[in-house]
Amino acid sequence: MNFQQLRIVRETVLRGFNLTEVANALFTSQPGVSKHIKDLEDELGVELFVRRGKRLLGLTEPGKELLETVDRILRDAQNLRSIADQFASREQGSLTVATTHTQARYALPNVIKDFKSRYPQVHLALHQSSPREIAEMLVAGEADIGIATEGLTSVPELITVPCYSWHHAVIVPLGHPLAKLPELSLQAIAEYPIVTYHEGFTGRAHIDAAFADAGLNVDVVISAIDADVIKTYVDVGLGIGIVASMAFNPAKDTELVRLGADKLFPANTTLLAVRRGVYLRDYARHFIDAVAPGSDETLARESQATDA
Amino acid sequence: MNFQQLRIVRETVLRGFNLTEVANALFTSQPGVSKHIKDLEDELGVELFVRRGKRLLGLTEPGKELLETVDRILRDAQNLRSIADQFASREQGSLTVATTHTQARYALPNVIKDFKSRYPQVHLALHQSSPREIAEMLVAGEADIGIATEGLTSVPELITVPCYSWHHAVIVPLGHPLAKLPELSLQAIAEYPIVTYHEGFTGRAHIDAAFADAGLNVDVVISAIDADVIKTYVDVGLGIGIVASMAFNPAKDTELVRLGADKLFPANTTLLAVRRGVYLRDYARHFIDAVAPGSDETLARESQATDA
DNA sequence: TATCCTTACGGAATTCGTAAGCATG
DNA sequence: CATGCTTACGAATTCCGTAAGGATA
Repeated sequence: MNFQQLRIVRETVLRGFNLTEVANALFTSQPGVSKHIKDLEDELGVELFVRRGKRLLGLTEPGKELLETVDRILRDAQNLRSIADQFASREQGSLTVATTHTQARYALPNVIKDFKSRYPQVHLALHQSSPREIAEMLVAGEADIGIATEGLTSVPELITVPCYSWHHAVIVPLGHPLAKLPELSLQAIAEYPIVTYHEGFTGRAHIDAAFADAGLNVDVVISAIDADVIKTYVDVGLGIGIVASMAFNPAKDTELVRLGADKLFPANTTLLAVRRGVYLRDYARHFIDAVAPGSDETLARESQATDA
Repeated sequence: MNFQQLRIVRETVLRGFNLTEVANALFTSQPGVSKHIKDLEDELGVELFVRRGKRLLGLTEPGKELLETVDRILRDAQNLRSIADQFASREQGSLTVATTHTQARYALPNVIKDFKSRYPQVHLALHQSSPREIAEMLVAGEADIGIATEGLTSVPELITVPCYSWHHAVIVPLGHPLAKLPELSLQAIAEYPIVTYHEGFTGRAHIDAAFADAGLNVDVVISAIDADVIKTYVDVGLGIGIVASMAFNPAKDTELVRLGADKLFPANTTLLAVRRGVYLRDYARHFIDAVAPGSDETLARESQATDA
């Protein structure tokens, strides 16, 4: 048994059981891949893959069982390298953060600025993606840290910690009738066409839930991924906007008015996630601590459980 | 990085940093061991071992950090083999149970008899040891299952589940004055010299605690490892015995009388332990279920945490 | 001086890549 | 007949063991 064999097994599953692709992905020859699989199967005494003739179709039962452990071994091997790097050069390396528009644009700039000056040697990469893609990147090991409000808690491979809570706000053009009301209500909002986030983004589920609970039907005329798009369409008069309140900048959004809606929609909690069982370097922990203070012990405790 | 290098690192720590011994233990040459360590250190870019001149003295800080992960990788590699064996031949293999005299003699015979007839192909080995040795065997991977009343909960590498509860009983020779009392008391017992278990065995701590709580000093004239020795000395009149109540067999111990002492000494709970993170084969799970019914979900849940 | 580690080197074993052959859709 | 896997074989690499040399208690 050797690491190359295990890498090949993992890659074979990842690439849909096409050994030619596996060989390319691992920069080796296809016959070599074939032989490694055969050797490992011989050594373990069980077939890992279901075959029809010469084609591989999927994992056998033992293959499925074994895969989890294979994954963990390879992840741990990577952890060894990370730990060593950590000691070899504590302040050098790279950190990939995957996050959504909202966080990247409104919550993270300060953190990132501080981090850059504290760790000038660390190559920090910020990937803007959808919550689903963020989760996928974390699981695949393509990102170290994920930050989003949605879609992270349902993935068992991830550990999440809360960063901060925030509310939605309603934004309307200057002089809009809603701005003149003594107190905003869901009923009043529901009278107007609404411009807000797409499903699965930035607390949209909470918005829908609030209206549904109140028995109101709303007309969402535009569902966007980010607040900049929303603000643009509110500005041109397509409807009123519901955005994360930190997306409104009084100094810049001079054509719009923000109306607080803390009591109308439930609070949202932005989460930070890392993959279970991956080693976090010092600077990654510091980044996390800057975004989600006091989460260290949670991560230390839970990351023990390295299984998916 | 390869498995042999990791094995060598682990063995080096285990053998007290003597590479010659390591080479012997792994059936290879000492220069090969030396080179493997050097190669791994070069690849990782950190020194794993503290050296004075050419001698190895211990682990460096990075070495300590890395060791945990190295251990887990090697344990997982072993798990791969176990899982494969499991599928290759579900009802064949071996199972090593480490336990104390009391359990081996009085609690386990029926379980073992059933197991043997259910899994004739499994080579079952029973190791009688002290609680401390049982824990060591489990941690070192020399035993699959440990069963004892003491000394298992304090080892973080082990997961324990309760098997059953029992009480101590007092045993006296036929016609002994204690047997004539309407009700037994600690005060009455303390009048006589006592023959019981050694410290760290079979609930001795509970016995001491009961007397201490009652403010009584007792004269333990013999402290033995097992009840057979205790019964022998009670029989020859050296004192009265305090043993696990299941160690008294009315049919065979005809020269002795058992006096219930359920209310005098706190109950004892015999525990079953396995090492965290090791894969348990079907028949091992069945054995555990026979000894500690309903413990399956505890094991399944906790064995996720593979770290020490 | 005995123990223990490192370096050096030749041979064995493993791994790898190319080429050719066969099965599948 | 194009894609995909296996077998075969020579080359390259890695791994291992012996021998020799240097350091430490």
